[in-house]
Amino acid sequence: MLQKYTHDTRILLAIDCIIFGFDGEELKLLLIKRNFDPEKGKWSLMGGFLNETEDLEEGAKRVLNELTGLENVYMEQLQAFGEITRDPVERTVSVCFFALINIHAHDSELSRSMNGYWFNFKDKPDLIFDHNKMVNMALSQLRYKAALHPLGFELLPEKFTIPQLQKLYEAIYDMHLDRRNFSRKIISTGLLIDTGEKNENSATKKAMLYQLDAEKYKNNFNDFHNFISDFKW
Amino acid sequence: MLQKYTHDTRILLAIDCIIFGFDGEELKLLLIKRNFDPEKGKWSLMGGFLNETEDLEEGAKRVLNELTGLENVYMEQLQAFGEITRDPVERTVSVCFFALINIHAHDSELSRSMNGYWFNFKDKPDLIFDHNKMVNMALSQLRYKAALHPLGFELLPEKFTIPQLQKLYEAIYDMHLDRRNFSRKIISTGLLIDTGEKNENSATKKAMLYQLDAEKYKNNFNDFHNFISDFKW
DNA sequence: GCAAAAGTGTTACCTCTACACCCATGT
DNA sequence: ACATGGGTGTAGAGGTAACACTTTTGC
Repeated sequence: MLQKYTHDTRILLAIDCIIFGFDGEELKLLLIKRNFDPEKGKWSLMGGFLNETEDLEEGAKRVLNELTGLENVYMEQLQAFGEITRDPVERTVSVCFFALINIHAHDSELSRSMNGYWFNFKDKPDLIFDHNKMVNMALSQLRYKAALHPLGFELLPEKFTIPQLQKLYEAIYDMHLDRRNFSRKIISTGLLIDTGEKNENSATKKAMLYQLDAEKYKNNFNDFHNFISDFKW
Repeated sequence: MLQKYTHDTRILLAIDCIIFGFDGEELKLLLIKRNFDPEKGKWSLMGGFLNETEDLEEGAKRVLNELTGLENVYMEQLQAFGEITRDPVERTVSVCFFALINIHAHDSELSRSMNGYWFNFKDKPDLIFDHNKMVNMALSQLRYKAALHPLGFELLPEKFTIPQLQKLYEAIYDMHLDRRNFSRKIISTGLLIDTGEKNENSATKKAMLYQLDAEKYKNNFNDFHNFISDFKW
């Protein structure tokens, strides 16, 4: 390797993860109680520092795994946050990722690590530093993307019913959707495969279980849809 | 300030700017010939390093200003790029911004600094490091946002005609748009104010000059539109 | 049998697209 | 007058929203 650059400001790079979950009813946010100063005891996003030997995505996955045991989770970079005084200890730039996970499918990993606590998104506490801002931006981004791309599936079990999917979208946008129109929109994407099975959990009529057409999902992920047409941004 | 964190990886933070311009006909990209090693003499994005005393947005504005003389330009963070080997000199994480500027309105600043060269986007040369990837992502992001929000105005003079705006959109998406439908879509946003003036440059019928309703633009920027409905993403 | 949840069909409305015509200007 | 570019109108297609009815299941 050549000689290093002469510029002398080298900065601590944090990684923070906004982890969204869904339990079938409510949109959730995974938070952790900070166990070191400053702000010890306050709620915080899952975070860590970037190492020399990993790139940003690897770092984000590592941080997530170390704190929750989770693996193979949908993650996407939000953006970098760099206010000078965002961390009182020292100048730190944080690169934020948001992750989508299906809570029930990952119960075991999560309970094993016991580091985090799932808040209903609506009841989330005040967070340290600029984490509130990060979370708000992540929600905007989630809403933005999920309205246009078939992102929501990441928060559901492998096999799911259309009413479950609708509940998820209603939780994300905090609004009511018409059952019949929603169903038609989703079916018309062609992304769902009828498994032939029925949901045994339902107390009344059992709903059909679908699963993603993985191939189509990958290839058509960037197609535009309009799942949520009258949402007020 | 408290004691610093014990984590010991502190990283050089680069800032790179993807600068889009429009000259009335073609979408342009402002590049610079790198005048230091490595890759001296090759084309590169406008870039620099983050200083201790500035946050990311300030840094991006400073870098842009130092290299081009430009001020008061629309800028938005794209994302951070952190591949370990992205810069052969040393580990560097780059936070990317993209900027939109109206070339003619900034002729004087730009010619004074003479650091950059405007390429037609389609003819852009191969760039150093991961800058090609950054540019491609920035174009995607520009297309994405400009299809849904009234972003394009940033690339035009203060007073502009609807045909000019259409040419801009055609350049961004590299496709032909229907004159009449485009005009109706734009007018229906209610963002344009008829100045009563006419474009004197036109060789034939002079087109009406509009300007942005600044108040509405600010307040309704996040409203959803659908300026480009049949673009293949 | 009844309540609750799930599946499906229909209609009115609205938006978008594709197209044709007219107007203003310079040569 | 004619070529070129700009402004506007309209009919048909397609998509969306609002609505009602039927089916399945547990009690």
